[in-house]
Amino acid sequence: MATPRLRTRKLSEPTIARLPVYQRIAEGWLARGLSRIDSKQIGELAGVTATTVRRDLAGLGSLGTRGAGYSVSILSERIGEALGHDLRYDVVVVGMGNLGRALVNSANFLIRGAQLVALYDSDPSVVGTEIAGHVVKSIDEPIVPATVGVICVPADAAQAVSDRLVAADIHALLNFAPQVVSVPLGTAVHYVDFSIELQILMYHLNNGTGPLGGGVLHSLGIAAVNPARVP
Amino acid sequence: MATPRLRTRKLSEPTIARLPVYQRIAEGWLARGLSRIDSKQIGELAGVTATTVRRDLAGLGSLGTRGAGYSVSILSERIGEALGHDLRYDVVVVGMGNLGRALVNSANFLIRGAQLVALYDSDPSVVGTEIAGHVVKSIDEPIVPATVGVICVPADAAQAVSDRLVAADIHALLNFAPQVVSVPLGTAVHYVDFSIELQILMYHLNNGTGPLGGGVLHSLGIAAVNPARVP
DNA sequence: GGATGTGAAGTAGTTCACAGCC
DNA sequence: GGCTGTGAACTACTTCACATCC
Repeated sequence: MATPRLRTRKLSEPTIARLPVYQRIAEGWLARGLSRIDSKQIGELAGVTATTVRRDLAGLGSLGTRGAGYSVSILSERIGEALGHDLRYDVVVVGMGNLGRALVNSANFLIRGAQLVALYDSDPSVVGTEIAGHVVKSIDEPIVPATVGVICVPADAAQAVSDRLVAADIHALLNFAPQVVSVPLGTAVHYVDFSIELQILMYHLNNGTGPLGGGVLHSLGIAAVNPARVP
Repeated sequence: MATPRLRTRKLSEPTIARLPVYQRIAEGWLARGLSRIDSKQIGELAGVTATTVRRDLAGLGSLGTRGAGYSVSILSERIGEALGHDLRYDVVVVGMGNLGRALVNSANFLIRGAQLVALYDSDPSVVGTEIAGHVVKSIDEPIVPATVGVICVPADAAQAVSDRLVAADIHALLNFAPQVVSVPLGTAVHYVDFSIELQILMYHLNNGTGPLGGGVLHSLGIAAVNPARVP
């Protein structure tokens, strides 16, 4: 295996999930022309405590200024480096139904180094059409080399697609199908399941639990419960 | 505040995120005609240890059989009860772009008690059209009463939509816009951000970290790294 | 003065190891 | 025999409190 890039000290799992959120917040302030932010403000927007924010950011090195908070541009940049945004990687998407189309047409999906290289579908009426600048290939054609495979097919086809992607030497899968798939050791599968999101949200609503009295802080689903209105 | 429904002992945050995954696995086995599963098998598919599975499930009461594992039908049912699937709730979706359409047309989004009651958009050419059996209303019309509001609009419109939903007394938001929004105390916001998913997946790939040697276990994004091939 | 960065303390979650039961 | 369910040990994460520096 190639030496993993040592970008920073090792970051904890919860920290990694929060960093992209802090970055989003920093970008939002930058877009509104604000130049500095402090840990308390980030915490309120992200739904975590100011101490947690400082600890997370301290893991990236000393990027704040005592007494004056953080520069939003430096913050955004340093988080980007820590998460490896400067690395380029290729993405293939399988399944050009509503969701697949929504993803590849979304301005927000393919950013930060992600590059779309091919689209696949099994429907003959879709194969050959052009979507987001790519001619859709048949799933029976060879899978082009890529780093990440995105699965947007119905549940009953997810395992077969997963197998094909793994066979094509793709070892990072983002699975939008409501189906748990089996992959060999060494392949990472990340699941995104909308109905699970709804379920978690409803659980907290029904039980009135969660940090900060009603909110949810959850992984990629971060929930801010009482963000102060930003200036 | 009304008494929260005491369905079980309180479940921990990580447990709540994993239960829907176990349920998915149980349903998959049920669909294939298998009737029993053990904690080791669930763990391999979900990307967690067998002990974690047993602890999570023990929180729902004694639903396994010593020496013989769990009945997949009982498992699915009990998890459903614990998460409150028998409760009905109403959902409104704002933003009928690619993603909004994908969601409301997805078989998998609205299940387990979720009921779509209204769709909104700001584009005059979309307002009045029918999508998924609902006539799209203008965002300027009053928001109908609902429990959950789903935000599928561009980032720059997310805060305004959030404000409108909160003003309409909706206190649970599922936000697909790549934008952190401010809400009053007592409102839960759950974020789903595709590019953040990709970022987290890439971080683990670049660093070779994660449980079980390369995999990712993450919240709703659970990642199974080495699930054994199921029978 | 004011906010960061960090040892120390506290809390929560996971894993171990095994008793209990089918 | 085999797998669940759980006290006990361990690990990880968060929060407190404050020294540090701009």
